[in-house]
Formats: sequence, C-alpha cells, structure tokens
Amino acid sequence: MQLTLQDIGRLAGVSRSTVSRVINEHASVSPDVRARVLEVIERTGYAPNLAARSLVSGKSGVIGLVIPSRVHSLFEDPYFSRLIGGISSAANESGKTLSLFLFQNEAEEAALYPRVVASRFLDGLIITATRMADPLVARINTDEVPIVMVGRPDVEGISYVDADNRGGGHQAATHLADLGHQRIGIIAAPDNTTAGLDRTNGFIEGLATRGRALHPSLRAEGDFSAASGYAAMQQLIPNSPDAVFVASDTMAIGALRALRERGIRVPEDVAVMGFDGLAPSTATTPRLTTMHQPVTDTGRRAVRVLDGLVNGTLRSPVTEILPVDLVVRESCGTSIRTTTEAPV
Amino acid sequence: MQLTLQDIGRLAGVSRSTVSRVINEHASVSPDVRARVLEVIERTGYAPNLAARSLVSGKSGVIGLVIPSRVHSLFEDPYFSRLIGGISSAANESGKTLSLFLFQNEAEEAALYPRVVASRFLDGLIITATRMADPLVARINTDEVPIVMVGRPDVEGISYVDADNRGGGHQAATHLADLGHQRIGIIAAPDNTTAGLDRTNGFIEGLATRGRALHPSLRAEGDFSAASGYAAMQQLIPNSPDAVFVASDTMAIGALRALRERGIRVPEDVAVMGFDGLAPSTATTPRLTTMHQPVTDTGRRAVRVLDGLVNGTLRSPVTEILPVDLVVRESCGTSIRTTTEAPV
DNA sequence: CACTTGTCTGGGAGCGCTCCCACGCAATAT
DNA sequence: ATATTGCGTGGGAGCGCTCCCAGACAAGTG
Repeated sequence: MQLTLQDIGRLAGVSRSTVSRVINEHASVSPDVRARVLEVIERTGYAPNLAARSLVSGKSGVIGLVIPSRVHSLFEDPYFSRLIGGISSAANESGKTLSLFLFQNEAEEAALYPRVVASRFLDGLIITATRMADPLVARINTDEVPIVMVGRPDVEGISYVDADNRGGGHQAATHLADLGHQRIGIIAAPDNTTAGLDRTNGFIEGLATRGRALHPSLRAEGDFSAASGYAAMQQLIPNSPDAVFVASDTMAIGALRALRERGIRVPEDVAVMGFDGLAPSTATTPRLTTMHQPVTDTGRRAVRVLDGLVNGTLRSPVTEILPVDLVVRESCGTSIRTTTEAPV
Repeated sequence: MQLTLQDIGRLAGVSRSTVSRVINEHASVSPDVRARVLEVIERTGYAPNLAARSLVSGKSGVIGLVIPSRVHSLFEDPYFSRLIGGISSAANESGKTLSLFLFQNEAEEAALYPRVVASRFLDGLIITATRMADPLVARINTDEVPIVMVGRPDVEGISYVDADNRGGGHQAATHLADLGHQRIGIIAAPDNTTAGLDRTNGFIEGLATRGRALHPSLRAEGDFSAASGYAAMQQLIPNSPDAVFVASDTMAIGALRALRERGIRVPEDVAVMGFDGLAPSTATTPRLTTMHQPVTDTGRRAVRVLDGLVNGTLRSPVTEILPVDLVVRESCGTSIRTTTEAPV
C-alpha cells in the first residue's frame, strides 16, 4: 500500500499542505507540528510519489547517460567503467537518479528521443563523445533538454567536459624526445574522434618544440582496441622506431604484445608510451609509462555542469578541460622522473 | 513547449480520450479518425508525458540495476560491462528504461530504498550477487517490488539467474585430470560469494569423479582481482602444482604473470585454466583455456524474468541456470578439443 | 478599543494522463 | 413503427503532488 501526503497528514493531525511544507522545508511550520509530522514520516517510512511530484514540478530528478552505438570499445576499455563510476557517484551525491542508455544500433538510438526526451522523463543528458558529425547529437541538440558532452564535440555551442588531450599528446612527445629517442612514432587513435585528433595534433606540436617532425612511415592508426594496437605495431616495426607513443593504453597493450612476439625488448629496443593511465597500464610487463587522465573526475564534473544547466545557475555552453599528467614507469626507460606514481 | 493529449485532440478534431485510445491501441476507434490522429502525432512529434502516465498507471517503465558497494571489481572485471550490456539491450527491446545504481558505501545503499523503491520510481530491481547475507538484499526483499538477482543468493525465495558455476568447476576439474595432470591446484574465488563457493565445490566434485582429492597445500584464494591472482599463484608455486584452475580469468591473468616472472612455462610446466571466457582471456600469452559463461545472456534473461514478475505472468521465485562451456585454447596444453573457439 | 501586521494552516486548483460511464447514432430485432 | 443492440466518441473523476490564496489567530500599533 502506497501512503500519500493525505495519510501522513491524517496521522499527524494536519493537512496534506503542511506535510508538503515540512518535506520541502518551506519553513513557516511551527516546530512542534514539524516534529510531529517528521515522526510520522519516520515511523511509516513514507516517501513521496516521484511521478506525482514530477508531474507538477516538471522535473524528474533523472539524468541520462548516453553511450552511442559507435562506441564498441565499451566492453574492452576500462575508460567507460570509470566514467560511469564517476557519474554515478556524483549523481548519488546530488540526489539524482542515473539512467543508462547503451545503444547497439541506430534504430535504438533514434528511439531515445521520443521515449525519454520528448516525454519529459529526463532532466538532462550526458552524452559520451562519439565520432564527429554524429546525427544523434545533431538531433537532440535542437531541443530544450540540457546536454553535456564528455569529450569535445566537433561542433560549437555544446557544453562539454574533456581531458586535455592536446596537452597530453604534447607532453608525451617532449618526454620521449627529451629521453633521447630519435625515431619517434605514433599509433594514433581514429582521426574522426576529437580525442584522437587532439592527441595526435598535440603530439606533433610537441615534437615540433623539439625541432622534430613526425615521419609518415612512423605513423599508424588504431581504433582504441588492443587488437588494433597489435596490428598497428606490426605495421610500424619494419620502419624501426625507437619510441612509439600509443594514443591509448588498451592499444598499447596490443602493441606490447606485437613487440614481445618479435622478440623486441621494451624499453631497451623500443620505448612505448600509453595514454589513459587506468588500471591495465600497471599490469603490463614492463609497466606502461603513460599520460594519466582523470576519468572519474571527468564524469563527476559532467554531472556538476549538467546540474548547473538544469537548475539554471549555469548557461550553456560551458567548457571544462581537465589536466592530464605524465606517469613515468618502466616502458620508456626512465632517466627522468616527472611525477611519482599516480593513482590508477 | 510540451504538447498534451488535449492539444493533439484539438489539432485532429477529436477529444483527448480518443487520442489516448489511439496511442494505447484500445481499438474501437474508427480507421479514419485513427489515421488523422496518428498523422498529427507524427507531425508534431508528440510523446505522452511519462510522469502523468505512471502517476495513474502505477508503473514507471523503469527497472533498476543495483551493483552493491562490495563489488569493487567493477572497474577491473569486464564481467560487469558485459552484464550491463545484456541488461541494457534487453531493456531496450522491451521498451524499459534502465537506471543504474552503483554504490560506493553503505550509506548510499541505504538511501536507495526510500528514494526509488518506496517512491514507486522503479517497477522492479535487478541486483547483482554480492557477498552472502547482504543486508541490502534482506532490507529490500520484504517489500512488494519485484526483484531478480544475478547470481545465486544465499537465501531462499528470491528469483535469480545464474551461470552453472558448479557444473563449470566440475568440468574444469575433469578436463585437467583427463589431460593427465597429477598435482592439480585451485585459486578459488572468495568463499563468501556463492559463485566462488559453487565453482570450488564443483571443482572438488569433479576431481572426485576421477578419484582425486584437492590437497590443501594446492589451494589458495583470491578476490577476483588480478593482483590477488598474482599473490595466490606465488603462494602456490612452492608446492609445485602441475595444473591450476583459477576461478576467474582476471585472477588467471595475475597468476600467469606470477609464473612468467619466475620463469615457469605455461602450459609446459604448469597448466592454467580460467573461468569466464570474456575478451581478456584471449589476450594472454598463451591464450587461456577457460570455462565460458554467457554473461550477456544472463543479463538478458534477468530482464526477461523481471518483466514477467512485473506484469504478473511469472510468479516468484523463478530460477534460471545457464550452461557454461569449456573453451580449449593453449594454456593447458591441448590434447583434446571439446569445443571450437567460442565467442567472447 | 478597533486596526493593522504577521505567522501558521487548510483547501482549491491543476499538472497530463487513464479509466469509466454515458450519450449519440446507425444497424438490427421485435 | 418502436425497442434493442452495438460501436464510436466525449467528458467527468481522480492518480498524488505543489502552488497559491484565503482564513484563523496572536501580537503589535494608533
């Protein structure tokens, strides 16, 4: 049996309005009445019906996390687990409920709009970055639902939270160059993702500050998966790099495997550097030197920004770029030490 | 601007009741009126307000997935990613919305009940198995919200979907024994999880069918993490097993690392067998022979059972045990081949 | 003493929907 | 011809809540 405000009021000898005032802390309730009402609520375990509340208030207290179909790496990359963790914990803190929308195909994606956006089920949406020119983003953005993207979108006017991918690529390049490596290559992430693009561009810029250019034969591309990193490294090996910046740890794991299978030693023969700095980067042999990005915090910030957008304290577009930092381990042959071991 | 039934009715020249009948397919609407209404809905992109609908129907169309605080392995084990994937896809198919509840501590857990259960926000709950005698389960079960657990709970009367952990342990044992191994050990999963318990018991039973017993010195325990598998294998090495069944692939990855560091060859010196059969088991060197469990399907089934419980076609408790199967790769020294390569 | 001011409380209205009942009208039975 | 059935439709009621307005009463003011 579902209790109502009316019931609580009856039990406490007041009207439903007064109970509502107590629950919503609208002051102007005398202390003794308030205490009596709270006692009844406590005793009965009453909780307001959310549907009724959101029907009148127009707010549901639910935020949606959308992970579009293109993100096939979900099941391989710990990035998403961390991101979800961060978002979830921030949502808990601010009393929001998190709804998860994972899409396997475009049809499911298309159904999102009527089902949860137009129906006012969601107060706001967090969308993980996807390939550029995603139709999903274009479709949703036109409406009045607040949106925050995780990862820089390729269009203007949308709020987003992102790691400093460009700065990270830059730092990776200078680290490898300053270690004395000569033939520095890259296994890039896809050019049709802003993260991939930014890391690559940052890397090229970083090399430039050391008077180097990226030789085309030392550039390969993967799709964030370990298998693609493996293949990309195989492609690079004949061109004998002495250091390779891999744009994600997961790909770096594949790359290390390719090197190991050819009997090429890391870091003695080739230095390998990753990007992400999550748990798997510590489980390789040798452990990966990598650019650590604060994924959990990215998720938390996204919730915070979205909250601000929803309640009107923030005005879109909001942009937040979180710093990444160099974590030196053994895969590059450490001769300098920039930071002590960072948390995973 | 939010459109209402009234608006659609006005545009189509009918009453809100008729529009409602069209939307809910309550028949007894003349074909031409139905067509006119559908045309207006299509043109305006109208979608019914979910809050209003669930206020009157008492159903929200939202199911919750609860992953309790104890599950620290969330961010390391791909099990949860797959599970979420399966649940999400089944939820999409049946038009349900999935809400995710990840808890970092008991306080957040305790807040679940009033916020989403008592408030009628959820139609039902899927709870991932946790340690035995979990207070969360005890607290929630008393109420009328339908619940399905993923993984066998340690109490009776709760519906659940689980993999055949016991059968899998059994099969692992006979596989290793039939390969001719003599000193067969185990790195068990925690005894206070039913999955761990069932795998261990099945393993011991399997050994028994081959006239073997598990020697206590060849038994170690981990907590599902790679680090714990690493430590457990270090503990086992002095007792020179010639085969070890590791109760999860993630732990097996740690175990392999421990062996590699000691220069112990797999499978020549020690056979290693895992459990789970997800992606990481194919990325090791050598690739893991393992018991594959259908995680995605487990999630899908859980949704299906929950749906049945919610709409009354099923009566609690429902139990479903999904088969696991042996995937032979290189980590045990293959001399028999039970099944061809299984999907990850 | 009437009058204003302020605090606290109760009840009406309405959020958008579904359900139910009643009504109009055509088709069939008496 | 009137009485009965039936289908298709419109409108009232109400889900549980919040907001707003008005009333009750106590306290302060002239």
